Amino acid sequence: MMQPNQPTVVQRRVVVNLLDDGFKWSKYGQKDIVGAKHPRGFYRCTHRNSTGCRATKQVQRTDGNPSLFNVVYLGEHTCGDNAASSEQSQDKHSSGTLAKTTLQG
DNA sequence: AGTATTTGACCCCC
DNA sequence: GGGGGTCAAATACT
Repeated sequence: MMQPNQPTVVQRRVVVNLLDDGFKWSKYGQKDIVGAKHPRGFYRCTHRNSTGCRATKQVQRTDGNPSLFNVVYLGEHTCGDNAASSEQSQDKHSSGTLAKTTLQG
């Protein structure tokens, strides 16, 4: 499965960008939010049980722009030197609640 | 075989 | 009671 020619791969590529924007996230749940047009995905740090990173991330599609992903960071990252050490420098300021919009068109 | 991912159910808070 | 959030088990892919 998964042919290297499917458009799904392209979309997945973008999703991975949101999931791997600085840390490693694993999807641990998905719920349909009342009032929202699309379900919300819940992600948690892959090293939550290794580095004690209690940081969680919420990814929800905006109502007006189905191509716009609203990424919200909750909690504090304690694995700032053990998990993904690539682009985290630009997003390590996740202390508390953060709202960020990414993926356009 | 291992890990990551998916769906459902349960729990908590307002 | 409703909504939101988290955990657990099962499944799929590498």
